[in-house]
Amino acid sequence: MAGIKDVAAAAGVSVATVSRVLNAHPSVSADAHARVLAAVDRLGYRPNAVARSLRTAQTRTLGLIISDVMNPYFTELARSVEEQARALGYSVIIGNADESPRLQDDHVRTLLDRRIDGLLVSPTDGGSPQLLDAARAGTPTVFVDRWIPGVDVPVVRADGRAAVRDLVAHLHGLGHRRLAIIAGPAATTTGSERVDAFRAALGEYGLELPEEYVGQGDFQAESGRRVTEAFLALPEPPEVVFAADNLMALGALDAIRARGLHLPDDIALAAFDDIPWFVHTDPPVTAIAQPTGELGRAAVRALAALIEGRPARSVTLPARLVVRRSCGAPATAAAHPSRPRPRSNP
Amino acid sequence: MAGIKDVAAAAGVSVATVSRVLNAHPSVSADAHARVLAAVDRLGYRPNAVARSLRTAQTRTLGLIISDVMNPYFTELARSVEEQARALGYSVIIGNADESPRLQDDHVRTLLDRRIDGLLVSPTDGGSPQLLDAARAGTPTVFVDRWIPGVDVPVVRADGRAAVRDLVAHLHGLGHRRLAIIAGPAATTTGSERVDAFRAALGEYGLELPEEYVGQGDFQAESGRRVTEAFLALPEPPEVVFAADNLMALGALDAIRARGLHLPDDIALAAFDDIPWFVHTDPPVTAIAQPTGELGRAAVRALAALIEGRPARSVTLPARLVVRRSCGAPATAAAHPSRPRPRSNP
DNA sequence: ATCCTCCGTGTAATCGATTCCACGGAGCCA
DNA sequence: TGGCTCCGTGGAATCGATTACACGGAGGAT
Repeated sequence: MAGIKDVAAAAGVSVATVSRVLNAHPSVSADAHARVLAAVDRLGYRPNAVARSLRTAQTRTLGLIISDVMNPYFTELARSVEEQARALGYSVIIGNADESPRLQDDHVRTLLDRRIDGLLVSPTDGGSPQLLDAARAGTPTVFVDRWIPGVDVPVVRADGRAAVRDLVAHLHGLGHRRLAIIAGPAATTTGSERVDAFRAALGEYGLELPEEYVGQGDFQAESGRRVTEAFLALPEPPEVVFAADNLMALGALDAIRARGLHLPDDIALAAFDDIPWFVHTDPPVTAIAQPTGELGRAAVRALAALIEGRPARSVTLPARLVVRRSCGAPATAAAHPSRPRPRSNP
Repeated sequence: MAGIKDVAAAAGVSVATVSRVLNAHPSVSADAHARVLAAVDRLGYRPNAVARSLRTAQTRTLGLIISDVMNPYFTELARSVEEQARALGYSVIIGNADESPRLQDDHVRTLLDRRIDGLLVSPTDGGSPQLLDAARAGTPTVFVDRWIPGVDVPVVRADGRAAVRDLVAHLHGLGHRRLAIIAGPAATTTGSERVDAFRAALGEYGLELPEEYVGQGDFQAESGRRVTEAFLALPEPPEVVFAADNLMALGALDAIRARGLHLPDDIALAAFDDIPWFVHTDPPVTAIAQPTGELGRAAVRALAALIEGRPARSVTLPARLVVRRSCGAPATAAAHPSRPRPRSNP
């Protein structure tokens, strides 16, 4: 493969001049400029990014560590991150932590070895050593979706409090009084926050969130099923199940169906994280939608700022309630102005 | 950050010796070995992969170009690829082509600039120039899921012919005679193959596949909806719609519901590509399941072989039919004793 | 005792770019 | 005309590893 030396020889200039042309350095004569370009073209020369990285100490590569790639929410996040990174001239190496702190640390280590310019993480737990070291050592880092309290790193996330309040209002308006939640792991910020928001919102209506209405899940479908089964086996089962993420909602859906129960008449279901599939289930599932794409883009922008020495601030975007039919709302209430209205015929 | 020179100084040896220890070269005395390890540990030294790559001309990085990351099938593929690559000591840079040849070429170019060791591609079209160049220039390349005819590159994919035949048998057994298909883009191998397999299978039952029962989709949900609407508007609509991928099946599902029709009584639906969600729709969707995880792993193994100079052969794995309720099978028929034989009772 | 062979080690070249510095020439001003 | 400032250019150092080659010393064979 042709190197910069070959180009220099072919153009009759030094490697320094070739490099200048390639990097748009101003002091190059028009003549030399043209000859270099011609030589580059003729040889099909492409600069070796590895060599460039060694010299400049920049790889123009971002590391993205995702808790669970198979979760559609994170898939969408990853997609928007990759897109925005590409737009800014960065490539992305993705690591799937699978909700395992060990795997997460493993990824941090290889990414650091590869001298990525920055790290984008939705941390799996509260304090995996490698990650903390990296952040403290000054590796440009941004947390997305979840974060680790006490670590001074910009956080890009959605605030679901208002949407959860809207959800509770919606449920209360429909006459529901016994509301239960399937929580995520307490070690994750999203795990605990959503329960807090839910409890606070219930409080505004003078409603309690009894212990037995808080099920402990792990953001995976199976745990949603298990918890829901337990709910249904209660002497006084809840009227509504609110799942703290989409996969657990799925498990809940299964458990409900397996019992022969019907949504929304026998029990209501709502979920945190809206995903395309919720439109296609029967009935469509009421959910709290995060601005996932914008979250990914904002995270990359913040990270790029950090990398390029500009200041980066945390970003919190509002989530919003998307009412569908799984809680018993009249179909027409689902209206969201810019979205197609679901059919109203039964 | 500490470099190899610092380690050498700290251990009182030369950089060559440090390098030998790090690379498990045999001729190092036990004493030196121990001192180097101690120094590495003390300084928290981690070798710079960029420098190493420059010297060795190996990045231990794979490029993965996916047609559409948001498609659960490809998400799962990407996940298994990343997993297997990690197991073999490779990192993966993912590029999302979004079914666009231009974007695909763009990714090929940046990946090549980064001197990735090998390329894993599910090609978006029949002949994007960069990709062909790369393959011909000797970049280790493996096609996965889709391939480009005439290019001499190992292909790892699933063969759906037998499963499609099983599906048609299943449908025929249920009394269906008017079967339609939503095809993928003809430019992709998977687009045309599935139609061919379907037509061939129909032929075995003396059934035709009339022109108006072949809808042209693009592997996206919206096209599935559009095509299905056209099917339903036909003077004699089909009794079964077979979608050539999961997203188009989703669109079909929507179109069917929008018409107020009911699965499986009014019309039957089946899909190529099984995904977790098909279990959770109502009714669960009968689908042809690819061994996606195994596909991803096999592809990485083949690519690693190519990279390491070993020969790599193409791999074709069988897909299998997973009967659920969307075509009218009794619910209990969904069980599969490893390879379910479609029921013969009507 | 002499020579040969290994073994452990260090010196220095190398990978392919970027970039500091020096240098010659042209243009400008006094 | 002499001196100064730019401008375009090239030589060479540099990034941080790997590795070919050389070398001194120990041990074995003759």
